[in-house]
Formats: sequence, structure tokens, C-alpha cells
Amino acid sequence: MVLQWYREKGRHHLPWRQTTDPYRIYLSEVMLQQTPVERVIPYYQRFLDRFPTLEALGEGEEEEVLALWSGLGYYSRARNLHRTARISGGELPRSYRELLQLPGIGRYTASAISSFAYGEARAVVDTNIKRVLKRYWATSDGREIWELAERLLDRENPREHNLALMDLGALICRPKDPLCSLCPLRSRCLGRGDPLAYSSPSGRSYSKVELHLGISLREGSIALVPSQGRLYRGMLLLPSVPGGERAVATIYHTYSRYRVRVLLYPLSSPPADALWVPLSRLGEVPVPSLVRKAVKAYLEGGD
DNA sequence: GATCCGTGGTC
DNA sequence: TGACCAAGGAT
Repeated sequence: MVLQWYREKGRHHLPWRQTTDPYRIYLSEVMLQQTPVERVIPYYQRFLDRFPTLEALGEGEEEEVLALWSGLGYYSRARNLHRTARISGGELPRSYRELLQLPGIGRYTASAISSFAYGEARAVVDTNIKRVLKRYWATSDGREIWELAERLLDRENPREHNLALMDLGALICRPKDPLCSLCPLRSRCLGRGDPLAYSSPSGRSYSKVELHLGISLREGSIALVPSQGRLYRGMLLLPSVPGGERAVATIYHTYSRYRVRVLLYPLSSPPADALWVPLSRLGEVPVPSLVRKAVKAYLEGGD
């Protein structure tokens, strides 16, 4: 039985498992999207210290929300989180349908909030559960997974049921080296003979990009410019420069499907719209990791 | 339905 | 180093 396995071996220590507060469940689910659990934990704690309630979040500024998110990536998550806080006026809606209407909340997150916070009988399907179910039924067709999940759902105990399948996927039914011998479902699992055949392909191809960024320092402050395009919207970046021969430092950074080689140059006259941010306050400002890495490399490499 | 959106860790 | 990964959502 999965439930018994979960009660003995599940990840009960995770901070967001200690609560049924919809806001906290919601925050954790958004942070966990495409992001490793261990990485989320400190961000989750810090975020709640500053914004303990959805109401407090709605009263905060997007700039500060993005600053708290800095380093987590996928920053539209933070902007949507903040928008949702403002839209919903201090309290999340109770119904799945209304949750689905909110920015940044899709089928997975709406189901997760409904089941984890409200105890509603909603099946949850994330990549972990999808992999578990695909192997269990030995199907490579991902389209019917939601229906299968609904059929399998324990309607008496949806919260634990969903968490159990999720933990099973993360701890036992792992993408690469599944621990079938420890799996509580092994006797009825149709995919146990060849579990890897039913894993998702997931492959992402990378292309190389080169970036030329300028660094201006004056009296301990650095010049940053607001992001223009869709990427890093609402955040501050190093200004782009034409690029010359004398890069002071070079760093590598991966983002989305790009492997970026970043060349850093001293910049004597930054753009007029630049903001001067004291280096000592770089941690309080909405900048992506790329900027922190670049500044660090520049200061260390450029004497 | 395919593509875009970040990042630090790991092998 | 380079490839690949990890609790999705929006377009």
C-alpha cells in the first residue's frame, strides 16, 4: 500500500508539509515549479519572513518580490505570484475553477492547492506522478494520465494520496535509477521490467550565445539598467556594450536553452537611464543571478 | 503542440 | 568542460 509506505518514508519534514495554510501551500508550489526541493527551502523561509500572508504580499512592491526571488529563476513566477496576491485581495479563492483563473496557476498548481490546503478530492499530476503512473500502467501515452490519476485517487484521503505518489516518484520511482525493489507497488506495476522505457524524454538542446556587458563603478555603486524585453522583465541588468577586444573577465552562464559566454568590459559612460546601486545593497535589488556572477567575477578578475 | 522562461548542481 | 537535470505555466 502506498499510503503505508508514505507514512513511514515520506518527506514529512519539508516546511510546506507542516501547514495547510493555502497561501503557504501556494507559495511552495510556485517555488517548486521546475526547481529542486533543497534549493527552494531557504527561499521559502526568507519569503515568508518578509511576506507572512497573501495580504502582506499584495501590499508589497513587485521590485521587492523579485529581489526575494533573485537566484531562483523563472521570474514570471514571482511576478504572477504578486499579481495574484493583488487580484485576490488577501485571500485565495476556495474553488478549483477560480484558482485556475489566476495568473501563474495552472492545472497542476490549482489541483495541488485544492487537495493539499483544502483537502478537496482532486488528483494532482506533476512530472513525478506522471512518471509513476506511466510506469505503473506501462504506457508511453501521457495524454490520459490525468484521467488515470482521477480514477486512482483515494477520495477519502486525497491529500496524503497525492503526496504519497509524489514522494514515491521522487524517492523510489526516480527518473534514472528507480529503486523498484523498495517500491510498494512493485507487484502490480506493469512497467517494472523496464522502467526506463516509460520515463519522459525531457531532452533540451542548447545553443551557444555570446553577451557583451559593461560595468561602471562610481564610489562603490554600480550602474544597472531596467530590462527591456521579455527576459528578466522588471529586473535590473548590466548594460549591453558593443563589445571590444579587452574583456576584463569572462563568465559562463546557462539560461533557458542557451549556454552563454559573457564578456565583461569596463564602461566609462553608462546609459542615461542607469540606476546607481551600491554594491553593498546588491542583495536587496531585483537582479538575476547572471548579474551577481558577473559583478563578482569582474571584481575578482579585474583587480 | 512546440517553444520560451533560470539556475546551480552533478556526472 | 559540456550535457543534463528539477513539484509548470503562458503563449
